[in-house]
Amino acid sequence: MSKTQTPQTNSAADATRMALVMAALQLFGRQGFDGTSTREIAAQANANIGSIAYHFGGKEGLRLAAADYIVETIRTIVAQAFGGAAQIQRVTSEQAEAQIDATVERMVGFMVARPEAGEIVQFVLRELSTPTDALDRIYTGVFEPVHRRLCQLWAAATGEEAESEKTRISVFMMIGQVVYFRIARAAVMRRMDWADIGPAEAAKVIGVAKENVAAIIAARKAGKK
Amino acid sequence: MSKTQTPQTNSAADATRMALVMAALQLFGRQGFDGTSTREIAAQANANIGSIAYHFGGKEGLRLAAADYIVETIRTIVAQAFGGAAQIQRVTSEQAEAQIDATVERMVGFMVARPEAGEIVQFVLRELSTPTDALDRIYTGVFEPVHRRLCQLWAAATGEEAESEKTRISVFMMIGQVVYFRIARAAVMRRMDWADIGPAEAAKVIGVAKENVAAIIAARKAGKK
DNA sequence: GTCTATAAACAGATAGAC
DNA sequence: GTCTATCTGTTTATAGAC
Repeated sequence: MSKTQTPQTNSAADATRMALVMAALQLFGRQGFDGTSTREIAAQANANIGSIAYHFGGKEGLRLAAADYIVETIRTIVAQAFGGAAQIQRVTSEQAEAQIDATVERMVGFMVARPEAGEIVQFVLRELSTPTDALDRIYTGVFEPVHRRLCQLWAAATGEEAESEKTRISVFMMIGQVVYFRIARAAVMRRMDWADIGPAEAAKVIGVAKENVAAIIAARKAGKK
Repeated sequence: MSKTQTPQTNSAADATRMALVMAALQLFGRQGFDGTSTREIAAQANANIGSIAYHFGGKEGLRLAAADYIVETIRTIVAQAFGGAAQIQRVTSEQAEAQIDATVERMVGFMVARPEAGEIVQFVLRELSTPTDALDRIYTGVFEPVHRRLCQLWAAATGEEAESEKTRISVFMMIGQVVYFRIARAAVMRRMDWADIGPAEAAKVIGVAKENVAAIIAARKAGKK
């Protein structure tokens, strides 16, 4: 680690930087980029308005820094989820399905358990609806590698081709059925009569999701014969 | 039809109202509520800034009017989709599954074919992420009735209870796996190498979605025995 | 009903003291 | 590096002419 990145060097300046990034992530996620003023961010970070321009060049720079933070955070989680295994490894269909199940569980778990998850998901959702350079970093750093990895697992589980159109679509659907519970949170809670989507509710979601995945994989395997 | 609602009475004033609502829907959807100025809306509607305050009381009133327009639009589509049938009717498991398939097809088709669909979905997504009074109208007018209707069909197809927790979750997942393609549009297009999500791409999505639904329903029916 | 002019508040960026 | 004061532009809302 040379001077290109300085993770913990200057505690004073870096503390300010970090506080600003965290505040920005939270507020951008909650109120949107346009709905958040730099004054608001500075206030929440216990910094002053000028520090944003100093550290990040401006409001736009803060958005990119928030995106980088998200990539870093998810990467850490994903790395331990996949056990730091290399891209390809020989697994049986059952092992692959178990790993997919574990991933589904982890995805729901992350969205529920992690305190920052709400803001991160909202931030990404907003970027998806109006892509900026920040989405580019998140796509390249998170979306692409995770989706690709799941496609490999899916292929191992079903016997289909990993990079085929059908597999890629299937994996998107598997992700979609789960993250929808966070996206449409407000509607889900109301229709389900849930006061919150906490661990108890997450467990129910995971249960149904696993059942669905198992049914789909079984059908695909049967179709392959 | 009494004077409570005046759909086509005053062509001059109503044309302005309608133009403002359409412009607001489009711009709120694309750029968000905070990201859109009333000047921008007025300009696109070929009206002047003052007319917003006059007709809707202010920017917030326009948001509610846009929500009402969405409810009206979707209601029309849904009505013809379900054939104006009453709440409950005796259908076989196969008929129910066929109706679910048709609904999935219609949902994807709507999101792709309708020119306003993009803005409507985006508008609703933004409301979901930061609920206001507008979401309340959309939930009550669209979300709730449609989800409830699908639950009935799901119950008829699988033999499960219509208002059980599992059924409600399953229906949300069915919706989620499909609408995710619109929500994560930017990421999907990039990963799928699609220049657009048009009719051709929609057909592929529909194909996989139907397969998934069929597999899940079959597994549920088998589990019931 | 429509449109213009203006008010009052607030935005992001910056220059300069410390 | 931090913080304050200020500049410039833009926001919504409104009052009043037509």
